[in-house]
Amino acid sequence: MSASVRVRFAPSPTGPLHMGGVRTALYNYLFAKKHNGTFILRIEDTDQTRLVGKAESYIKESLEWCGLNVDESPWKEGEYGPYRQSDRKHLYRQYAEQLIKEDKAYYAFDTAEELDAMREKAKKAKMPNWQYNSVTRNSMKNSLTLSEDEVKAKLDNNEPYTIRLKVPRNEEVRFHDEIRGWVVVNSSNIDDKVIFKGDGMPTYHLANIVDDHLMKITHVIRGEEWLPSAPLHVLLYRFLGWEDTMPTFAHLPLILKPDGNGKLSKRDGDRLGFPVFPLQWENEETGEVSMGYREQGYFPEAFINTLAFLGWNPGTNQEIFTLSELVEAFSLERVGKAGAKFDAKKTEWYNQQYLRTKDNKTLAELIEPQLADNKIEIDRDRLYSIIELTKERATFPRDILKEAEFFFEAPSTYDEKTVSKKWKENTPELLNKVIDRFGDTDYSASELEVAFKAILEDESIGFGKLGPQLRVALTGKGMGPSLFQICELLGKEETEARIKRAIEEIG
RNA sequence: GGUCCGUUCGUCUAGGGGUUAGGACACCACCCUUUCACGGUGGAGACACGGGUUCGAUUCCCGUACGGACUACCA
Repeated sequence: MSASVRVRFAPSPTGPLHMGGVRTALYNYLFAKKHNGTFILRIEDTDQTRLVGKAESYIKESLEWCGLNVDESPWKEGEYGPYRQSDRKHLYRQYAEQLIKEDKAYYAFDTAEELDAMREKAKKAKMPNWQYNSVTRNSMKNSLTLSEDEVKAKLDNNEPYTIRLKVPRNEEVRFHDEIRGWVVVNSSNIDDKVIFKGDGMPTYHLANIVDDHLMKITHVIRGEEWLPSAPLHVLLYRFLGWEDTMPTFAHLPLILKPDGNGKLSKRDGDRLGFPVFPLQWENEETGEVSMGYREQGYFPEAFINTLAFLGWNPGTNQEIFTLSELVEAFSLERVGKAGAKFDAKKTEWYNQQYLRTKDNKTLAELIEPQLADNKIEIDRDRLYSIIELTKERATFPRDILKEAEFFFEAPSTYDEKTVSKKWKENTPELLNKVIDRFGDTDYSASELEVAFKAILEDESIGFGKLGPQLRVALTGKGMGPSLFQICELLGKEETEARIKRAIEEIG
């Protein structure tokens, strides 16, 4: 690669960034870093009607949470700014006009209503796909059909207009996609796309070509939904005279719904109970809240790892990758072509894997808010011990607290199944022996275990006659971590109190 | 409807003209454990279909089917 790699992630701030968008950002980031290149964030806000105020900061915060550091952005201007298309408005018109001068584009005066009517009419005539193109443009109101004077008069009169690309007829447009190979389309199948809107803003098509060119973008890595318009973009590069510096294209496979078919959407998350957004999002109009990976207790590493493997793989058996390992391993060659159904279960598995690598202190900090919510005050070292004991059975930080709740509060109910199956007439008597014997120890897990085994031997009974009973008395549950470590952490006083209480309650 | 893209276990995928088609998640069994989880071992489970090309196709080519994206003065 001769010129230094420059890639951009170019979301439109119309709502929260979808996880598919985050994956696109991730692949752009990985590709840039892999080649010591530059990762750029450009805000594509040419549609002023769909703007959502919070969306831009949401994008920023999402990328930050994921650890995808941006080299150039609206908040970190490089030498190719501005990085927000609305701030670049003044740049676009000249290119549209240049195309008109060169007979590669034209003014179109048809109103939206007229266009709708035309489409409606065509539909009734069994032409479901009416297009403004090389054949239909001759019967529309534009600078090709109107006289020069008429056009000038309309322009002088400030009549609204759009600028459309004059797409040639029957010309082969081809480009090489890094993921899909050669893609060939006949220009007769491309319509005369609006490149400049009535409101004075360019459409995405013009803006992205102009910006990519001006910003010296070398690779356009984006979702497959852009594949159909890629030939149009190639045409635009050609018409603008920039074809020899045109970026390389790579169209990523889509992320599909877990069940059924189709693109993963916001609704699927609500329906199937997993987040589709990196961060929680509240729709200000409806008040509707969509959950976020962050708020659900996912680690950004797990989220990123999952996303990386949706469409890409390293070709080895390694499944766990840190961001920098991903940078090292990433290549567009190993990106697949087919859409990938999202599997929430695998994301949970990744989260569990990452949770287990966290030290107790980190985990403690993560559950601090929950502790506060439940008004639990606890000594640091004791908390670390509890975390150590329970983190193996947790997928999310919040699971730790749930697994360990009996440490903070004595059980108020006792697992019915364990009681009915295991609690016998002589159980209270045996448990009293436990109190006695345990009292002779220093209450360390190892000594407690020795003492417990001694009781079993004296009474000639197996662990199953006393272990589960002690557990249910202490924790109210039929399962959980090591009994003796629980006793050690509970301490003599609490252990004895709970046993006595259970004997009283259960009988 | 049109254009474009795609198709290996349930899911993510590796592989590639001759393989016992490999791994991961999920699932099942067993082992470990007082129990749950973790861990370990093992199991079930896939090349969409039809034609070519070839000594030989899951792999290459062409069709078919199925799926998807796009089809706005949205991105």
